[in-house]
Amino acid sequence: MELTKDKSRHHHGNLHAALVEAGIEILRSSGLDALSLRKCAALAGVSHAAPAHHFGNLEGLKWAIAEEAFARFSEFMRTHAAASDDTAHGRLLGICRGYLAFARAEPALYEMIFCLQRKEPESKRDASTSYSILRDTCAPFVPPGTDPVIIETQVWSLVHGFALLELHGRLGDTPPPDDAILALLRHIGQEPA
Amino acid sequence: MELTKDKSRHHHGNLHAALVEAGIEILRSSGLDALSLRKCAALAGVSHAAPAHHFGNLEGLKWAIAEEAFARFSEFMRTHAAASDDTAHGRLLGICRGYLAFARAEPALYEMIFCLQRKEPESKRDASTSYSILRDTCAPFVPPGTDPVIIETQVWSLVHGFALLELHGRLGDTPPPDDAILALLRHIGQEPA
DNA sequence: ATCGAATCTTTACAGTGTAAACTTTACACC
DNA sequence: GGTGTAAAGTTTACACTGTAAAGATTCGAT
Repeated sequence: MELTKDKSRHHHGNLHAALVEAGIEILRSSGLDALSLRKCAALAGVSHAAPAHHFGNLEGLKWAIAEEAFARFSEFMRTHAAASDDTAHGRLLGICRGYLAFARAEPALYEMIFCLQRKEPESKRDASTSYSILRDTCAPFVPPGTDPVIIETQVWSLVHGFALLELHGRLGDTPPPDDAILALLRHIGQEPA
Repeated sequence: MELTKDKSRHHHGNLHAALVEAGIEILRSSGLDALSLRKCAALAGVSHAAPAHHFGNLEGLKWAIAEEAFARFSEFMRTHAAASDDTAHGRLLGICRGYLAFARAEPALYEMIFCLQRKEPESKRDASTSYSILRDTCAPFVPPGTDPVIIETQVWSLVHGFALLELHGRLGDTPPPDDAILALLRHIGQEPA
């Protein structure tokens, strides 16, 4: 993937991908606040107004970056799930560990992805592949006749909250280990007594 | 609380509080992205560079706003806790409902508070009164001889994640009801079988 | 009353997003 | 092969941001 274009040519050829790549690079090296249209443009070797033709505005670029980041995120979760016990609970813990590992490995990407405010009502969480992973992994724990979204949201909320609290420094220097927090999922889906 | 100062006088008299109040006002009406030093200064009837003398930079102002917001947040939780069953579980559900209610009532304040990145290592979560509420309410569920932080972090992560997912539109148009998510806390602190 | 410190204003500068007009290139069509 | 049209990038411009520096004003203690 070439970041900077050949200055002799007026057209870049693959500016969309190059700008997304530049954005990810900036996020990694300098964090979310440092991400700007102009820096991405500069890193791609293009004028500062060029991104507007591809993404409209900054939020458009962010969503484009998020799309790419989501793909890597899903892959991350899948890999970690495969490294766990091949039981329903093992897989559940696996994707949760993968979720948390991604948040630590790519904090800026993670924040980028999940702190983007959805505007379009066509959010359809079900469509994304990362949500499919969650859905499939949670399926064995869904009590018959109940909405699977409940279990899914419980799991997602727990790991998402934990990841963000740690990321934002709210858990002090030594946060509890992942498995201690994930232990709350031991009784997931269990009927009320 | 007077927001705009008497222009005849050079000194404001209570600029610190006025700027915090202005910030909260802007957060409420226009959201987190709209918060700026210059707008706060304008709303307080003061030159745009005045805030620097009180808060240093934008992050300083944000932390000052957060301090005030935390106070209201604690009060919110306490009120909701009082409206619940006077049992350990009732109180736990109460503060969780209060937590979520605050996030919905004051979304910008909530995001402001919890998405501020802590820089100083002297974070000491234990010091804040809102964390004390959490700690006290969780105490009955802490298994003897274990670190209370684990239970506290489980509860906090769950509600925090749920609040943010909903706030950021990740749960679609009809998120699950609070109590369905909080049902995960039914077996909180229960020893592993 | 005066001196120093706190408070606020003015001025200035670099960086940001974004809109508009313009230039260059690619591509389909005759 | 020209040609016209749309796409892709550039240039210019503007309003807004944070922040630093220097000057003006006021407060307060001595």
